Amino acid sequence: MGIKNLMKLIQASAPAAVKEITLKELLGRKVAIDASMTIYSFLVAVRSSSDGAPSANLTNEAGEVTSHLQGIFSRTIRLMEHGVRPVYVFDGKPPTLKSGELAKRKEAKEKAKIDLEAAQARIAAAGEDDAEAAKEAVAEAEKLAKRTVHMQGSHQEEAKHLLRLMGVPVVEAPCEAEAQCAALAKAGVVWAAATEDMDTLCFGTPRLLRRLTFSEARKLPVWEISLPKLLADLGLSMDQFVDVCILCGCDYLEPLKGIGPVKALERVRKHGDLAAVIEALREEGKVPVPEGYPIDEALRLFHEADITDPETLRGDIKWTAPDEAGLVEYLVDQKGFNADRVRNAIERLKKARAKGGQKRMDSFFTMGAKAKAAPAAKKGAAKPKSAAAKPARRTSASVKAGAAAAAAAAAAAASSAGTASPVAAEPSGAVVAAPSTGPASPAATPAEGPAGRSAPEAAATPAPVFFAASRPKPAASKRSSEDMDSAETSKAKRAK
DNA sequence: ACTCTGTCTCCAGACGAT
DNA sequence: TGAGACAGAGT
DNA sequence: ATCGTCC
Repeated sequence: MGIKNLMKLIQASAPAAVKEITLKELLGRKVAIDASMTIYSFLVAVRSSSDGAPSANLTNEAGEVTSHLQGIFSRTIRLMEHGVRPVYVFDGKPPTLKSGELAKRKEAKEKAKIDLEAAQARIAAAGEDDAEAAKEAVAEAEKLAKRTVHMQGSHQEEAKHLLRLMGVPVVEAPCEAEAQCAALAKAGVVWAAATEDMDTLCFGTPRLLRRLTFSEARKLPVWEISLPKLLADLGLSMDQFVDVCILCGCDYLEPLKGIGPVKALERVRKHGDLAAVIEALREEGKVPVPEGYPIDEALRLFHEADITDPETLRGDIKWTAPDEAGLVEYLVDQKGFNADRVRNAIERLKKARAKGGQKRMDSFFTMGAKAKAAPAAKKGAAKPKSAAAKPARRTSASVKAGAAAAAAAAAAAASSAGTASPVAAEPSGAVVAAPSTGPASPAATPAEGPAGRSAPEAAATPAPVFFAASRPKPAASKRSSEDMDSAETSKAKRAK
């Protein structure tokens, strides 16, 4: 998922765009989190094993899975104890261009399921006499079981319910959660998007946080990736950056053989935009480009992603007091959680809420400064930026010399939105001018027109051809060629 | 020499007691 | 799924 | 720091 090798490219060509940050820098900050991905990772990771058997998810007495609830509950509290204010963003319907990718995952998952059954059969067959074989089979079943994890609508609904009881805001995106997260960050409704999915940069989040999971200090540090800085260091406009990402390979479009991150960057710099790159490749004939390769569609998905206007959500994004009785009823009575632990956690949550609610120190400063010296300075800073940004946008057509201007614009954006300064009049100060992305605000779609986008599965158009839904397997390899091609992604949609 | 591809392997949470 | 390490092929 | 437990 995401953009192939994008992190590698960044580390090689724009390392300064990535910064390690400390938890202090997150105090009081609102961050948008992709809920599906989070839930999925808990379903995979939170398991317990009972002697000999492959591990399984945590469940209550009725056999309902609770791993995701356990995970969300404790992580959210922990985040808030560090003063972070999380907003969980849930997926809506995946775009049809993605159906190829989704079909692929589904297929891989089904294969894993078959292998899993085989492994389970072997466990049974090995029985007591052959402890070695049994152990091996269990280990294999273990791996396969994780690949067959699939998230269900019910998991999402349960997570939403839990979060609402906790007083933590939930956003339901019309389509891709990543796009919504980015839109929220771009609009200044939240300070950053926290996700492992690099796609979010393509959707225009000015800040991306990676590895925001901390189990205290023992884990890896949090990374902050700054989009303006990234654009400046790569010398690309926002549109060109998206072009590069599409060439590298994204969820919407199969990458071209022979084009990796290096060549993608090189080509876009040389030709100016994606269409020109494709045209050149076709002329050269070296790299085969499929007929009807749907770059326009892919571009549209990034530039005009289906999202709910962040401004309409701003007012609803609030952290309220937890519903204590509701939490106990839900977690303890319904899901079988330990009552003491839950009560204890609720206490932590209440304290944590106060912490995140405090205003950041530096926002006092900024606001104070604004109040006094502001009007003039503010205008001064803001004006030139947008002026500089203008010419750089609308790249699509030609623009070659545009690159330089774009870089300048990006640099300007970087210095104002930048990671350098603690910045961010977070509370309501919007801030962060979205880097010179395409046309103004992406089409705000009426959140969920009950009538509007109804046609539920009807839209399940046949997958475009660009993902060989079933890629013929070279019968070659030996041993476990079967499970080589893994399954499932962190973002299993409900699918079916 | 550089870039890309394919293969392989390990990994994926958080807490609390010790 | 991913991400890192490595070998190997194509340029 | 490691390891068993959470449900």
